[in-house]
Order: sequence, then C-alpha cells, then structure tokens
Amino acid sequence: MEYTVQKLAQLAGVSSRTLRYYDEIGILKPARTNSSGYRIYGQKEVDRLQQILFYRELGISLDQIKDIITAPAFDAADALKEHRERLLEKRKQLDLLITNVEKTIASAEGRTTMSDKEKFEGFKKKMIEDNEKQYGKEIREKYGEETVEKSNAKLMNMTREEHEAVVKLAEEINSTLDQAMEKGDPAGELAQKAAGLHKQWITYYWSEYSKEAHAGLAEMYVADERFKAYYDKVRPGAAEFLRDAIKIYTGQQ
Amino acid sequence: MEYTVQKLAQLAGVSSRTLRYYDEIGILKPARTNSSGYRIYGQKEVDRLQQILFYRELGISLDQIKDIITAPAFDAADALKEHRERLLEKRKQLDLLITNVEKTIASAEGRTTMSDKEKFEGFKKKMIEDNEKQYGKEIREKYGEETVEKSNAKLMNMTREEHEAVVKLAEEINSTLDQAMEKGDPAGELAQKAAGLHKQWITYYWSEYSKEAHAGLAEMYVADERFKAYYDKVRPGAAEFLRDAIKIYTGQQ
DNA sequence: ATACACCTTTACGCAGCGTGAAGGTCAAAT
DNA sequence: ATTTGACCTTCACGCTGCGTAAAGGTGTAT
Repeated sequence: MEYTVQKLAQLAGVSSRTLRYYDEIGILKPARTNSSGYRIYGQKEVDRLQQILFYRELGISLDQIKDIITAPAFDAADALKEHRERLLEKRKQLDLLITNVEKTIASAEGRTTMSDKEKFEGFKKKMIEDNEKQYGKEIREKYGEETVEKSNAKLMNMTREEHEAVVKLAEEINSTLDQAMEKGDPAGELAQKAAGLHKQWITYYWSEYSKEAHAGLAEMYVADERFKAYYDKVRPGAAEFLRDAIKIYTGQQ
Repeated sequence: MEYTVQKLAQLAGVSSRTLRYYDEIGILKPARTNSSGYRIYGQKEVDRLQQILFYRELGISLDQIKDIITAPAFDAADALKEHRERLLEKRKQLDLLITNVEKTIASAEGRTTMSDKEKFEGFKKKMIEDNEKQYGKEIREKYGEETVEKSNAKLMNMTREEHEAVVKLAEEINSTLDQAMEKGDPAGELAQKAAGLHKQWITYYWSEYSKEAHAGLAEMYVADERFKAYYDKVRPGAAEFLRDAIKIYTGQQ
C-alpha cells in the first residue's frame, strides 16, 4: 500500500504539514518521490509514523524520539525512565505553582472585597502571638497542649465567611451587652443572652467547649488590661458585667 | 535610586536581555533614557518588575501579566482563577502522561526481560471474558454482582509478583494433586494439602473466601469441560479427585 | 479544455528570551 | 591624552513544532 502525504496524514490523524516537517528534520522520510516530486510513503513508513506518534503522545521531543526509535529496546527503556523522572519533577513544580496561585487568589480576594482582610490576617497572627505571650503558659497548663494548638490552628484556618460571622457575632454580643447593662442584672434575660452569644463566639475558636474554660476566660477578661479595655469600650464596667453574666450562665460562681 | 539595565538586572536576578525584551514588548519601560540612550530605571520600575516577576513565577504569560498589573484587582483575581483552572488541567494531563509512560516502561521491560508478560496481559483479559461468557450468569446469580466484579477487578490489578506467586501456587497444586492421586485417598494428607493450596490460590482471585463458594467451584471443575480438561492434564480423573478432596476439606459433602 | 483537488517549496509567526555581532560610552588607569 | 575594559546600544538569528499563507506545478474527472 502506498500513500501520498495527505492520505497518510488522514490515516494517522496528523496534518500534511507535520509529515513534511518530519521529512525536513529527517525523522520520517518518504520511501521515494515520484517523477513530479510527490512524496510516496510505504508500509514501513506507516509503522514508523505510528511509533513516532506513540512517543509523541508521551510528551517526548522529536529529537529524543529519533534516538529512541533507532536505538535498541533497552536504550528506549532508559530514555523512557529519564523522561518519567522529568515528568515527575514537572508535576512537583506544577503542584507548587498551583499552591502558590491559590494562595495568591485567596489574598487577592481578601484585598478586593474587604481590605481589612489583610489586617485580619495580621491581626490573627498577632492575636495568637499575644495570646501565647500573655497566657501561653497559663493556658497550656490549664487546658493542655492540644487544646491550645487546636485553637490556634482553627483561628488561622478560618475562612472569610467564618470570619464575617465571627465579626457579626462580636457586634451582637456588644450591643446585647450594652442593652443588658441598661437593666443592670447579670442574671437577667439579656445578660444571659449575651453570655450565650459569647459561648457561640468562643466555639469558633475552641475545638471543644467547657463551662470551666468559659468561666476561666471570663475571669481573664477582667484580669487582663487588653481585654478589659476592649469590653469597657462598650460601657465602663462591661468586662466585669460580662464576667458575672458568664459565671451565672456557666453556673461556676 | 536609579539603575541602569545591568544594575536592575542584578538586583532582580534576571538578565539584561530580559529587561530589554520587557521594554520592547512594552511591559516594563525605563523611567527615562540618558543623553546617550542608556535605559534608566527608578523606584516605580523596580516595584513593577517585582510584580512582573511574581506573576511570572506563577507561570503566567507576559501578555496576561500586562493585563493583570494594569487592571484593577478584581480582574487580577479572575485571571488567576482561570490560570489555576489551566494549571489543574495541565496536571491532569501530566498525570495521564506519567501513567502511560510507566505502562510503556513496564511493557518495554516485559518485552526484554520476559516476553510472556504480554501473553499474561492478554490471558487475563481472555480469562475474564471467558469466565463471563461461560459462568457469568450462573456465578452472578449464585454469588451476587459484587463478588463477581470484585473478582474481575482483583485479577486485572494483579502485579507481576503476585502473578508469579499464583503461577507457582498453581504448579504446586498440580504436583501435590498428582502425588495425592498416587495414594488414592481424597481424604488423605496430600489430597487435603492440595485442597488447602487450592484455597490459597482462589483467595488471590476472590476478595472473600467461603467454604460454600469453594465447594461450588469444585463442582464446576467437574461439570465444565474446560476446567476438567485443565486438571485432567495432571492425570485422568484429577478434576473429580480434586472436587472430592475440596468437598472433604470444606466439610460440604 | 476546464475545473478542482492535490502536490511542491519558501518563509513568516508563535513565546521568551539566549547568544552573538557591530559599534558607541563611561570611568579609571596609564 | 589616550588606552583599557566594563558597560551600553540596536539589530537579528536560533530554539520547538508545527499553522498558515503564497506562488506555482500536477492529476483526474467532466
């Protein structure tokens, strides 16, 4: 069976340009040319083309393919192994790329839709650091290594949606707390609602909730300047009020 | 701070040719040129280059980068997401490539070190097909769809080492069977050993073993021409002998 | 004879620079 | 004042694996 360029091209599913190129670079020469210069391919060339296309499928360069199909089988196997190594490295790099692109997307989204996301990122880190510095030892001793690590991990892994929920919750706590102080009773309905919201809030950070830990945190709110200042912005004495409400809520008086 | 091409190139860790190219394609033009045509870059250009290099790290084309660094931030995020999709597709293709290269290596090695590997491949497929044709319905009815599918899947996924073990085991079964028939007693020690080996052999194909299924298979060995012929090659009447031994072994008389 | 499909060679284009070539400029050393 | 050597400039080709014309010759059916 003899084929002209286009016939062979159709048979093999490549373009005639490709066959001419393969002729040009010497990887697949026609069996002969007819009187008017037409390229004529025979069975041997068909087989060779099949081989070439097979290796091309594997992503091997035409130059390499030339070596492979002219070399004995064990050389071909070696070449393939080397090629595999290159592919594996490529995949490793690709994975790294994907990770980085994803990171970039995450940070870009943060920057565009809410520019305080970055602040939040920094804030989260700072919060953990501060937390570590001030209560690290104390907390770790009290609740164990694991709890602390989990809490930190959870904070860092919070999604944007979660963060938004947390921010909203914090606002709700403050306004409820404000209203509750109007009434003046830490055991009152509003104060207990505030304590309940606060419980919800800390479960965003803690992997496990316990009344003891909750009450302990409330104590810290009063004992620590930083936290006290935060709640006292709501209204002077808010930190103490919240502590009392939580103590009642948790029954840890 | 002002830089000439080479200074900036060193600072950024690229070649001066690269900077000239970036000027040429308009992605990074120098702040000005001095009286003799030297390119002079300023702080703004340094920053821009940093951005360009950052996105280049992510494998984005210079053309795309141009769009990204001139477009507002949300466009950048979209571009990045699209880029991520492309990368993920690339990885999928790469995985496919790697799989195929590995298959090719395996078969190339097979061809050079053991040419019956190919036969085995064909054999496995044929075995499943035959099995399906002859006992498909029957077996599926008896043991349920799942068992059959699992068996086929297991057979196709067998490694070469496993295959070798199976072949050895089959040989051992045959020779033990031969010796057992010498003695003549299906309940004898050697016959029971053969039955035990046969159990081992089928566990290579079956995901779960049951005495009932084992005894059922033994019945088939006698009932079916093909299997009967296989065992009768050991010695005439071997299929029946094995069936009896297995029936005793499984207590399913 | 004409149309139309097919063939040929030549050559630019693509991405992102590397690598010369040919020639001008700057600062320091002679 | 001149020479050296390190810079700078603008072309322009090369790399991969073809796609895509352009310009012109063939084969064959009508």
